[in-house]
Amino acid sequence: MVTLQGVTPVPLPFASSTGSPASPASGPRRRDAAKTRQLLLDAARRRFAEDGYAATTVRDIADDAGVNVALISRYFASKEGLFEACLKTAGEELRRSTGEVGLDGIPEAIARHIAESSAGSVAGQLALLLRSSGDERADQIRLDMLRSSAGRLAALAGDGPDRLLRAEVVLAAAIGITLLRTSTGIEPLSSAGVAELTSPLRDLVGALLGDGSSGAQAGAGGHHPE
Amino acid sequence: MVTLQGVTPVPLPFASSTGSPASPASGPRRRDAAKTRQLLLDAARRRFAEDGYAATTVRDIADDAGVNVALISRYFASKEGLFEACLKTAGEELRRSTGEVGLDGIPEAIARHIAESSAGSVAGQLALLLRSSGDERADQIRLDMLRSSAGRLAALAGDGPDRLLRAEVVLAAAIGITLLRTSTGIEPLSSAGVAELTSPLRDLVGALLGDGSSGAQAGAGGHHPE
DNA sequence: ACCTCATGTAAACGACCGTTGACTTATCGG
DNA sequence: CCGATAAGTCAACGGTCGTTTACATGAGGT
Repeated sequence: MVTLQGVTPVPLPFASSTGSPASPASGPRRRDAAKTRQLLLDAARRRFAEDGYAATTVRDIADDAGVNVALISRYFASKEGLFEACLKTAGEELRRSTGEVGLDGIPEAIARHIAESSAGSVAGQLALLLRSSGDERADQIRLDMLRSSAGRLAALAGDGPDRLLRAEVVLAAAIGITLLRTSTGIEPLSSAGVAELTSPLRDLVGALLGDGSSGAQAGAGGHHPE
Repeated sequence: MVTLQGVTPVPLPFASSTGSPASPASGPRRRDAAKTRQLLLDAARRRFAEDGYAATTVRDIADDAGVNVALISRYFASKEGLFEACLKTAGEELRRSTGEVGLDGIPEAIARHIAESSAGSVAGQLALLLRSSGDERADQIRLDMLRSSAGRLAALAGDGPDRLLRAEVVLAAAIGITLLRTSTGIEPLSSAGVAELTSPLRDLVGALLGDGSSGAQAGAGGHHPE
């Protein structure tokens, strides 16, 4: 057996090391509660987003993560606790990725989110927003996330007394597209890439939130800053 | 309230039982397989649309319908069979209600569907489109319904090579709004009536499917990229 | 009336679910 | 090196699920 030494000199309670490479050739996995926690979170978020809360079993999640089922109860107290943790981390990522762009960048940011949520492995934050667990706390977290996202969208739209309603329609469209892609596979929507999605989304956002001055033209919006 | 009458999916032994259709104080209910079937279908469609397939139990449906659980297996063979039957009837209603309007009428038709699906008791056809059961046949029915709806929408939009994609985006928006309303209750979207919904939907449909002449009066440049 | 069968009822079955407790094993401070 | 403790494993538990089976009963044809 090969044992690596000199790693993790300080025992961190939990360092969300999402950025760390997958390290597929780790072989005999060392005992690492933080890593196990993260593996469970990633697997759970994907399952919950794709199949919904009720259709997902804790054994599914544990198998995907490659850990024992009982560890879900240990680290997250319950399936509901795991779902709440998923919502929180998804909310953070969502806020981080959409908090820096202006109205002109929104369409492409949404398109990128949608496209990556299908192709990528994690993502699916948007789909999570529509997945209900029946738990009161989880539903409250979910509603807070939705309100926050809608509020930020509405803040970018200048005029109109119903700009919050319109922002929620934009949000609903984004979520609807994501769910339609992940759970039905209808074409050509499901295979559309960022470029193909950006065009209709630009029209959609422009028509709902644009005040006419922001101009729906962009084209050279440039690359997303990551 | 819902008027369930004139349903004859199976050869009725006697059609004269409609003399007193749904009198609530009818006391001992007469044995009527057709009526029982319809009660189950209505209850199931509502439950499936609101809570999703996996979160709905056959005992829930049977209790809502006021009939015995075993009758689900008798009349629909299984929970999956009941779900498929729900999809079929929902598809018929959806087609009937949107098959007579032109592009100009689409926004209000969608708004009406959405608003009634929240206030009314049945409806929810749109939400059903996003509920997956994991069953192959059901998913196929669902996909066919989606394709048909998207195709009819796209046929109303004249130009553009991506008009099918744009039609699917409109469909996704409508479904997303419905689910956001029924499963999160976010405001002001959830309480918006037909009138309030029609306005943003007109902009949305106009921007995605309109060719510029359909009266996109949003003030913003209604010109579409060519 | 009586037989027959469709309709509805009640109870149970096997399977799977989320969760728990006792047990094993690796890791580390002393 | 050696207990102490965290990290992980295993098997089982009560409960609920969808479904089936056996039974009761209303209703129409002859």
